[in-house]
Amino acid sequence: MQIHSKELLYGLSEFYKIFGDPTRLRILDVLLNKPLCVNEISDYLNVTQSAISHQLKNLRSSNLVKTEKIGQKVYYSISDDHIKIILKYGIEHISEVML
Amino acid sequence: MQIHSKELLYGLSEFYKIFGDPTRLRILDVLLNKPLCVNEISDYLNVTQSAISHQLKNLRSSNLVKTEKIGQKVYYSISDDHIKIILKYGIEHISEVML
DNA sequence: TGAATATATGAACAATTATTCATATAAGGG
DNA sequence: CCCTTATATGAATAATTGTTCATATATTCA
Repeated sequence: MQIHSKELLYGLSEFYKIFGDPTRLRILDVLLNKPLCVNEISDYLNVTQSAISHQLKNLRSSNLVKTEKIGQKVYYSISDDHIKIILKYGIEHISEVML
Repeated sequence: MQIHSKELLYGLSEFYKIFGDPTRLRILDVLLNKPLCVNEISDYLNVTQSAISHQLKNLRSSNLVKTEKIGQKVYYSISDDHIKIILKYGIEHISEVML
């Protein structure tokens, strides 16, 4: 398991960067429970619809979340288990460090 | 497994941010093989000693790497398995996305 | 002690980025 | 068809960050 190409290196870097923002982490956190549409996320987190939408775009273009359109609503959810595992171990790591 | 406090949220955010830079990822990558001192890393990666030292400081203050001083050299290594797992799944995720 | 080696640090600059505000697009319901 | 709801987007601003350059600190050895 090694970073063997420039493409992988820059892809990885962009990928992890997406986890490095509190608003995006909060979005991922609420999506761990169940898929939600933009307005629901905005309401839950008390962050403007625009800010959420901008961040969802980032999350989506790095494949951390995926979408499903139902009627006029767009439901967002965590795209796969890699994301959940990375969150899990990050939380574990920080929880230990914080002790 | 949930982000239950502000402290955890900001800690996590800072933590993941550290993975989000190509130079730091390259450092972590070479440290996956074996502990190295600053100059060795600088030589392997062909990056100035100053840049490496600055980045090692970031890696260290977020507990991604730990140090051991031997003589006048300071050996850096990956601090624990959480870091390795997060790298592993990140690489897997990106490798899949890149196909 | 003095020179050489190893590492850290501080200031400065360029580049990136998160949010806000205003507005655009798009789809349903009446 | 209009009106409402849901979402996306673009520009602008403020804040953060990575590297460079110069220099400081610390340790070993002759």
